[in-house]
Amino acid sequence: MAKASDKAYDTIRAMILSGELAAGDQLAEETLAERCGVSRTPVRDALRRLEAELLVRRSDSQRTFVSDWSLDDVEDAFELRAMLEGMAARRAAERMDQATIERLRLCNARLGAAIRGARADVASFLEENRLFHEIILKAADSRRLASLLGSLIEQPVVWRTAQHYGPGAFARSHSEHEDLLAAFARGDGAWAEAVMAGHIRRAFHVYADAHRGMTAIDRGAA
Amino acid sequence: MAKASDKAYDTIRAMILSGELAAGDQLAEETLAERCGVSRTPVRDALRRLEAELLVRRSDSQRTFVSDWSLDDVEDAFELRAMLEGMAARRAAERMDQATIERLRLCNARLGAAIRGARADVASFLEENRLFHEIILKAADSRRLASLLGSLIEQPVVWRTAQHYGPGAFARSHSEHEDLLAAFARGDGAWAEAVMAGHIRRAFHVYADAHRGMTAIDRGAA
DNA sequence: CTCGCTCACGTTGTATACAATAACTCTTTT
DNA sequence: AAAAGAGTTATTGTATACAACGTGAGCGAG
Repeated sequence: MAKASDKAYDTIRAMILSGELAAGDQLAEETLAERCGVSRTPVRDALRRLEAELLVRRSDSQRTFVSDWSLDDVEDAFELRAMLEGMAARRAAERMDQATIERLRLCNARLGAAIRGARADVASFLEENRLFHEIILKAADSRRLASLLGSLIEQPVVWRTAQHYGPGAFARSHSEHEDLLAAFARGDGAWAEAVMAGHIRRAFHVYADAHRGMTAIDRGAA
Repeated sequence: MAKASDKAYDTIRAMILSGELAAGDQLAEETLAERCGVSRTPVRDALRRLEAELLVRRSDSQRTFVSDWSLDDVEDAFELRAMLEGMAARRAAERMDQATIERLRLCNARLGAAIRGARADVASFLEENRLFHEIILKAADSRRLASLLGSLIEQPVVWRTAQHYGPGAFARSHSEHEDLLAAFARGDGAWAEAVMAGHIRRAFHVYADAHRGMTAIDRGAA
């Protein structure tokens, strides 16, 4: 694997998501290169990747800035995810085989185990959740769809969302996955699509509620 | 504008689409650099862009190859386009203002003029068609949506499709655009979405029939 | 004859130097 | 004083040299 290029990518991405680089800040390739401990070449590669994910934005003439993520932007991302993952679920349902259903069942069983008990194991939940969606996306068997969704799923956003899940929200995620399994078992694409779209949209509202709470606190503090 | 980088991008893309580089061929950066008359650096940039558009594919260890475009792949692309442009049309309808409607009306009037008469002016048709869709996409006001669609709309595919339009198909495109205008004028997002999705799917079938060497749509539409 | 190992070559990744270009500032003129 | 212009600086684009790495071919042993 390309080492320096990925290092630059991870580092810059982390700096953006942690707020170390604020929205609107200019990103000079040479400065970033120093802070990442690599040369400008891999930094350029990293910036191109981040640009494709819309985490950074290139000005009219090629200077790059940290893009500002309003709630509207996040809502856009979720709306697109709901539509595309819905499509993935439909296609997956139309192509599903027994072995894949079994893998999904196991995966969701582990997810269920992770959230049972007094304190949910959020890390395991996230990992199993990621895997569950990944299996479906692979079963959908469309390179283009996978490519588009790849640039859309911001794991940090997913992470932040899950931080605000209560016990009920975890359980609902689990049971929505079970609904998906039922739809897959019957090869009902329309059902799978509907459940998946709802699944994603619910996640958005958890995020939005948490965001509004944070904003309110921020305003109060200022 | 970055000169060498775009030159490399355009050149390689043209070589792929013209068949000068066959599907499955390996793309060595240095070879391409020579043929484009630039160095490897801009070639690398170009390959990254082409990779994002799925025109090339990177093997397990970083060698790049021309990806093979089966009819299924093209169908995937059209299916995604239908969904995403449908979404764009719905959002546009919900945000439409009078000035934009007027621009669209003018644009479609020019499109209509281009296809009236004995021989359709295909170049003008394509340009006005592109502009029409671009205005809608801009009115949809979603950076992410625009970004995803940008990597999806293969102008050469659109071009090849239009080459197989008969007089009826041209007229049909024009009148579907008129339907969209009616939906926009009433702010009816669901209508706009449905018309747009059908519009794109019809284009796919024209392409698919041409691909199979048939002319069924021409007969049907005329 | 086949399997495996090694060495050479081809290809990509990274660093650095230089060229081009856009932004900024300071000066000058009206 | 405001605006325009030129020179300076900051930043990106490009080329090239070198390093790392995987691949394949050729050779030797079983």
